[in-house]
Amino acid sequence: MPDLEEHMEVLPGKILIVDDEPDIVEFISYNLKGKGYLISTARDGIEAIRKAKDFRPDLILLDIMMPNKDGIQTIKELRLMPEFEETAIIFLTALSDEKSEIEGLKIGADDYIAKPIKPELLATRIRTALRRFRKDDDQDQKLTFGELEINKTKFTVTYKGNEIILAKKEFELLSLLASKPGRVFLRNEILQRVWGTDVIVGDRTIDVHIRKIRQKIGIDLITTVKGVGYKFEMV
Amino acid sequence: MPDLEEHMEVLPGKILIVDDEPDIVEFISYNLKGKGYLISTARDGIEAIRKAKDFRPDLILLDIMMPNKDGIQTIKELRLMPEFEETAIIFLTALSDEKSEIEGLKIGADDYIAKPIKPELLATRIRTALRRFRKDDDQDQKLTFGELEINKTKFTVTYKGNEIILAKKEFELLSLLASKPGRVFLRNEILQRVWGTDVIVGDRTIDVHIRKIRQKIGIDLITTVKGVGYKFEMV
DNA sequence: CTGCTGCATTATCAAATTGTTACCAAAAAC
DNA sequence: GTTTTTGGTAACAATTTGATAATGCAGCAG
Repeated sequence: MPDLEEHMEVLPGKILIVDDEPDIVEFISYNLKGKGYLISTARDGIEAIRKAKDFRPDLILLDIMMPNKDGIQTIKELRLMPEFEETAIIFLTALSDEKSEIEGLKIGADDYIAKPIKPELLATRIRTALRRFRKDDDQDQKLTFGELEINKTKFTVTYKGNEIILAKKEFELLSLLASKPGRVFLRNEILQRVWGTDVIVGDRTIDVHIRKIRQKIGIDLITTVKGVGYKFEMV
Repeated sequence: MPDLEEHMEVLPGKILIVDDEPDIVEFISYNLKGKGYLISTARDGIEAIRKAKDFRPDLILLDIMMPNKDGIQTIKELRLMPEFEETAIIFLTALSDEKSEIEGLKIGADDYIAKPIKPELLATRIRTALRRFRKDDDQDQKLTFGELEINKTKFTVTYKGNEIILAKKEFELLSLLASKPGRVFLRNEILQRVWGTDVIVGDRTIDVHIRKIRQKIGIDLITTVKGVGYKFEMV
């Protein structure tokens, strides 16, 4: 298995794993412990609620099919309690279990993962779920790259302490590219995500905006991938 | 209808709709845009392949009966190209069209939906299909061989830590060969999978690209099998 | 209402890069 | 030794992007 440790940011979290199959619990538990999470486990819905109360997990991995109290019922009860209103819950489901999935989302699961479980996928989803709940705190949402800061709340960009005034489209474009540094965004995708799906604009529009951004910031943070798109990259 | 909107933004996806009837395209398109998907459309198989190449959809809704190039033929060609090996494809079929359905599934469709299309059913199937193929949006898609790394998300190749800039075709060609290390790709096959079936290029074109790749990387990762084709191999 | 002002878009052309072909030499196959 | 196939090189064609300026438009002050 590839070693992904280096990518782990330091945001540990407490995770409660609920499944009636000991093998699965053990498997997931082993995997997540290795990534620095604190783990607690439960066999069924009743135990899950009891443990959740004093473990206070940040996230719960919840099997749907369980004895005693199934996942659907469990999540309903959890969501009723204020202390679990903001707890991330991810369902574990068998592939065929489509009806339950929909039911689960309606009720308040944040995501679900199909069995058999792939560790990498699991890790990614967990990170995503945890992150989603953390950033609710109404602080400024900002992206920082060394000397560059993009503040999405204030709508400003500063580079080496100087504030740079970007027009709306320029700002949105830069924000998009910077949201996934290194990743190449296809021109087409940029169009849809910045301009919207219904707007039709000419070919050169993106270029011109890119050029203005480059010019205003001064250094080239945006790399052209000819025939493909653009990507944001600190040098 | 239950309101699931809040969950949709978390699972964005790019969908290509292919049908020769504008009304159907419009109808589906309208429905899916409302759910937060990015949409592109095509009228026939040829356009579909072209658009797919630069839109890189996560899922393709493909009508079977179309002028120019029908759905069966289209899916065959798409599945040949490495970048669409893992793309979800759902057939749109007329109710009576049972033979095509079976054919389609055999060839590599993931699901099919009978016309007339019911939005709710469509939405559910799409979610299911996307989930099955869902790539880690946070994790780069990459191929690694010792000191060589091909990063499809960033569109970069690094060898011993140095970034090597490959042009689009070079990158695609290398990606194809590297997707199955050791396996020999026939020249013909390479043409079809990198250039597509409709493009006609001369005999020497492949050679030249191979040569450029070898030159840029520095060492010979690509082995010539004379009279047959090429294969990728770490020494 | 009129005339600013700044932004978004388009048009146009130049420049750079990429993709393809032609041609011949070298290598391998027969 | 002859034929076939591929490599090397350079030229050419095609595509893509950059630069610049101009247009149109919305908001706004007077």
